[in-house]
Formats: sequence, C-alpha cells, structure tokens
Amino acid sequence: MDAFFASVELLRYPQLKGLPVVIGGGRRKVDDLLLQRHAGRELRHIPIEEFPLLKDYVGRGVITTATYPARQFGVGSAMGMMKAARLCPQAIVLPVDFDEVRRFSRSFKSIIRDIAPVVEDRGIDEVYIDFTEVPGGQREGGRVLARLIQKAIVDATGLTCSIGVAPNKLIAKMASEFQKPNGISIVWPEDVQTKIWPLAVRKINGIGPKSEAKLHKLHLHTIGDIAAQSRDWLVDNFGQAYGAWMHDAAWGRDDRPVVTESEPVSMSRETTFDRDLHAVRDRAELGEIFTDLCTRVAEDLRRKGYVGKTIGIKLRYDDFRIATRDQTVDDYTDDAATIRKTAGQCLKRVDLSRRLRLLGVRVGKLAKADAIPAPTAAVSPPPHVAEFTPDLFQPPGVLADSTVRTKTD
DNA sequence: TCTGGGGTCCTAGGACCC
DNA sequence: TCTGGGGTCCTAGGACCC
Repeated sequence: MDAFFASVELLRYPQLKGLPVVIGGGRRKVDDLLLQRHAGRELRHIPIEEFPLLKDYVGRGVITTATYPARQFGVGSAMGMMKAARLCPQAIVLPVDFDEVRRFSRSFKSIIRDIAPVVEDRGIDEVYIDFTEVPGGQREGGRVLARLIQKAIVDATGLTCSIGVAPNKLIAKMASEFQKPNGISIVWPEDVQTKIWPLAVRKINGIGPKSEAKLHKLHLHTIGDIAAQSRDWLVDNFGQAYGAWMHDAAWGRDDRPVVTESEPVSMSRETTFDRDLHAVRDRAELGEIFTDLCTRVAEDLRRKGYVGKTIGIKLRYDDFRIATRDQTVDDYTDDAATIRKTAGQCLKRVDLSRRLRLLGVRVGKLAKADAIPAPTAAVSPPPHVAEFTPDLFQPPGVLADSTVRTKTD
C-alpha cells in the first residue's frame, strides 16, 4: 500500500492532499485538541491552518509514514520526529489511528483474497500474492491481474498500491518499489542483470544496515557486485547460511513458497517512557507501567485465544543498549498475575542501576488455548520443596528465580 | 535533538539425555 | 585414565522487517 498510514488519514482529511503530512509520534499527543474543537463538524471542513505542525511537536516518537510531498524534504519512515521537524517544520503531523489502519488493512487484504486466494500476510500494509493458478494471472506477464487488483482496492477504499510481478517473492518485492506510487512493474527472469544488478545491496529484502556496512567495507555496493563474487568467498565472509543465501539472492534465486497460514510465535507489549526512569527513584511509576504491560499482553493472549510458557522482559537503557531475560515455566498461561510474577523474577536478573528508556513484556512458546488442558493444582509441588533448595552458586539476587525451577530438582 | 512498537528468524553455548 | 556422537531444550543477543 502506498504511504498507507498517511493515505488512510487523507481519506478523512482530503483538504491535506498534496501537502507534506507525517504520521507518527505518541498516541493522542497531537490532535486531540483539534478534534475536540471541531466536535460535530465535518472533518473535511477543518481549515488547514488549524492542523498541528511538526515544528511544534515535542516527544520521542518516530515517523511511521510520510506523504510523498513530505518525502521530498528528506523526511521518511523510522526517522525521529525531532530530526524530521528540522527538515520540514511546516509538515502537518497526525497521530497513528491503529484501529482505523487495521480496518483498512483487513479490507484491502480481503479484496485481494476474493480475486486471488493464495495470499501471504507480510504485516499491516503488504502481501505476497501467488498469481500462478489465478485465471488470467499470466496475461501480459501478470499486468492484467495486477491492474484488476489495484482497481478493486481503489474502488472499495480510495487507497492506491504498487505491485511488482516476478517469478519469486524476492524479485517481486524489489519490483514493487520500481513504480511507486500506484504503479505496476513486471520483472522477468532475464531482467535480473539489467534491472536488479544495478541496485544498491540494501534493496535486497534481508540485507539491513549492518550487512550493508560490511559489504561496503568489502567494496561491494551493488547487487551485481555481490553476484560477481563466488559463493565460497561469500560464505567465508558472511557464514554458511547467510553467505549462500546472499549469493542466491544476488542471482535472483528464491524458491520460498507463498505461505497462506501461520501461527504466532510470541506476543509482546513494550513502551518507551516520556523520560528515562530509574528502577529505584521511579519505582512506583515503573511498577505501574510494568503491571499495565503484563495486563495488556494477557488481554492480547486471551482475545486471540493463545497461552504461552516462556515469559520475558526487555529493557532499553538510556544508552540504547538492550537487555532481555526470559524464563520458561511449567504450565501454559494467559494470566496477567502469573505473567507479572515470572516477568518480575526476570527483572531481578538484569542490571537495574542504569536509567531505562523502555520496558517490554513478552510471552513466547505459544499454543492455542483450546489445545492445552487446564493445569490442575494436584501436579504442583508442595511449596516447602522450593524453600529448602537454594542455589548457593548463584548471586543473592537470583535466589528468587531458583525457586521456580525447583520443580525439576 | 537523537532513534516506536510489534514481530520473525538465526546463532551459539550450556544443560541434559540416550 | 580418558573419554563418542547424536539430539533437544533453554537462554541471550542480534539482524532484520513492516
């Protein structure tokens, strides 16, 4: 989908069309006042001058989506709001309306599935579609079907998308970027040398900032530069799995299927604080946030019908270092109090002397709740078992955690 | 003036088992 | 007295993606 979050907002505020608009920042920080002032009035009649501007933004958010006019100023996804404000102070800023975005996400995906049923979910604004067996899917190299999908989506939602058609997911993903916005691009196997090899290595889905930096250090800048290396050389420099994959990717080889169904692996909630917090000095505030995160993860699990048995925490320190701890318990759970207790034990095993900017809670090793029999009290060990088995080789702070493991003693 | 939130997958060492 | 080769699970960190 083209500039998805921003496009969804433009449906409500068509008066902003053609202007630099960015979506992002904290929830409800930006336009509550605006909406209050205009309660009962049609949103498309709110004067442009009354929308909040990026230069007035304060906070720690990043940009989720920028409209194409805003991108001309160098503003883009994942950029900090403060930096964006310097590049384009006059941009209008709106918060993310997740409920609305999810509504449109479900809508465009369902429209696609009605036309071509083999669809792989790739997040809120992206899918892979298998054209192979769709009637007419091969006409004009897929262009006819791509046009049909674009038209069906724009007719139903008013939103545009860009489509890449290629022999595999790897090339299709790159092709989808060629004609943005509202474009279609067809890439044939024989086009790899002319259309793919000149591109920067970073355009490969799977090469991120770290690998890009390493490739640059080795004087490889384009995908063609990678393709010119031997498989063995790439394996020597990037490891067996990644090196071999990189070689295949540079040659446009990818045999991954379009996967239509998958089970979640983990669910988590995390939050960045308005200001950095200290475990001791801001104990009460942190405690509240912690409980809230556990409650919300538990709600997510129940709403979606899952239970999990690996419970973990994530911290981000003021210097941006990340620490994670997790612990696998004996019984699957979706209970907020259980999650909080176990996550609390994880918290004791991590350095809390530094100030924190983020706290997160995660539940992994998920299973469908209805596939797991409810745990019975009878299988729990008597409490005294735990009390008499302290582990002398662990530092004092870790003792609490050893009590949980004693069932296996 | 720094840099969100929700995910997946991979690696690597250690415990433990047969 | 010196010591195998599988395998799985757990944990921590990290790269990457949308």
